[in-house]
Amino acid sequence: MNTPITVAIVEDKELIRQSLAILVDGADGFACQATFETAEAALDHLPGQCVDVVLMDIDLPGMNGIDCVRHLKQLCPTTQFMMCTMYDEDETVFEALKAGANAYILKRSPPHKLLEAITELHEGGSPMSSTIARKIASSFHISPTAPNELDVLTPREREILDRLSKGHSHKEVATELFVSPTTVRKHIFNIYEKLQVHSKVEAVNKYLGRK
Amino acid sequence: MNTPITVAIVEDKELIRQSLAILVDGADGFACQATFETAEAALDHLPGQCVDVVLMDIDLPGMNGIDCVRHLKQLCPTTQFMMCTMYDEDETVFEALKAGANAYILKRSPPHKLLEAITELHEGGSPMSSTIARKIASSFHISPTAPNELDVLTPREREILDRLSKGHSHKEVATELFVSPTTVRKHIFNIYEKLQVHSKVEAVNKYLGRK
DNA sequence: TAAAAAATCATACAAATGCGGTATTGTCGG
DNA sequence: CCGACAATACCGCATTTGTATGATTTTTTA
Repeated sequence: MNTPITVAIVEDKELIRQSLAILVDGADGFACQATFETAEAALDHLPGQCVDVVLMDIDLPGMNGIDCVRHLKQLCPTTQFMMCTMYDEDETVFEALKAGANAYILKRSPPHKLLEAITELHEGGSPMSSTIARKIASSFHISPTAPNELDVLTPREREILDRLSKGHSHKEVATELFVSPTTVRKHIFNIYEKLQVHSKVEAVNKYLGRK
Repeated sequence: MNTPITVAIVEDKELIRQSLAILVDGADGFACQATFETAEAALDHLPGQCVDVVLMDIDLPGMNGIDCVRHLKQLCPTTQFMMCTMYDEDETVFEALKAGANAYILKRSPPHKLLEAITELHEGGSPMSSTIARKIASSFHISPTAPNELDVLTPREREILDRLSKGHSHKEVATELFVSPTTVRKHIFNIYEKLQVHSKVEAVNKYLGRK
């Protein structure tokens, strides 16, 4: 281990922050370079000393950890972010990934797992607990249900729905398809009935497979 | 270990198939219940004896492992599928997940990791090597262009846009946020100006990063 | 070929929406 | 302290949209 992996910790709870710092600093090949109690503090000081890996708590007072990552990722593009949280809630996982985090682990993970994860993350991997990976994997095969729903639509209805999904209005679609606006509206109404929705946005969401 | 985890293996290469079978069968708490050389053979025989976990090679002669999973998942919804492959190619990972697989590991993984992965998969996790997880994580923040556009929005505007994206109307959003409908409309108007759009669907498309 | 489904068009009404202007309040940085 | 900005709110108007009812013509399919 010539050059240790430099780590920063953002965590508001004193006890956890200290524990993590000691764990990281005590291990071979790791160096805890900074700790912060808040997202704001991290945003202030981290850009100057971009570390290799940041352990980021999500539930912080003031700005939350996800928004913090979103900003830091811009300022330190090479830094890797690992979200550390107590719970594996659906929404936050995706939000964190979108924000630029590359790892997502639970605080209850055993210490050696944590260090292993830091190493993997630093080497270009994306360690995450398998329960969290499951959430992500599941988000991919939501499609087997969706296509069935669209099967009930006629080709013409799909054609119209497709244009609606591009943000076109009744009139525009009518012009494009050389039919009367009332016809288009009738089709849209039928689409709504079949998909059990009551607005364009809902219909388009179903069409594009995002619910 | 009262009831062992039942496993089936689909793999065309004799040597690998045998090795896996011996590994699984020899381990405590696992039972290799069947092995198949081809996807077709698996499709013929597996539905009758739905096992807990199927190790599926991707590169099979005839039908490939991904299509095989797609079909089997319909017939055995409770069975978990683990893709085993030599390489971690981009496309196949996503295809496999979409097809219904829940784990994706490399054949070069050490035996004990494989058994561990089978257990995790059976317990509802989604084990995957961290390099593969990285590919998936990356697919979430592929939107480096979109966030810039959304940066011009205020938090409140994003909040409102988020609710619009769920198909809520002016009034509904107003109720949810405890403000007047006219306020919401004003916000929406401002959003449209900033994003240079003229309708909900267009705004939502930009927000969700698909245009 | 007869029945079912799809595509077309019309009329009508209420609600939602898009667009414009104006104004008050609070916060924050310079 | 001031200016910029965000959030709040109102009014008004023209248009779009969601819903309903009804009808005609083509196409598909049983």
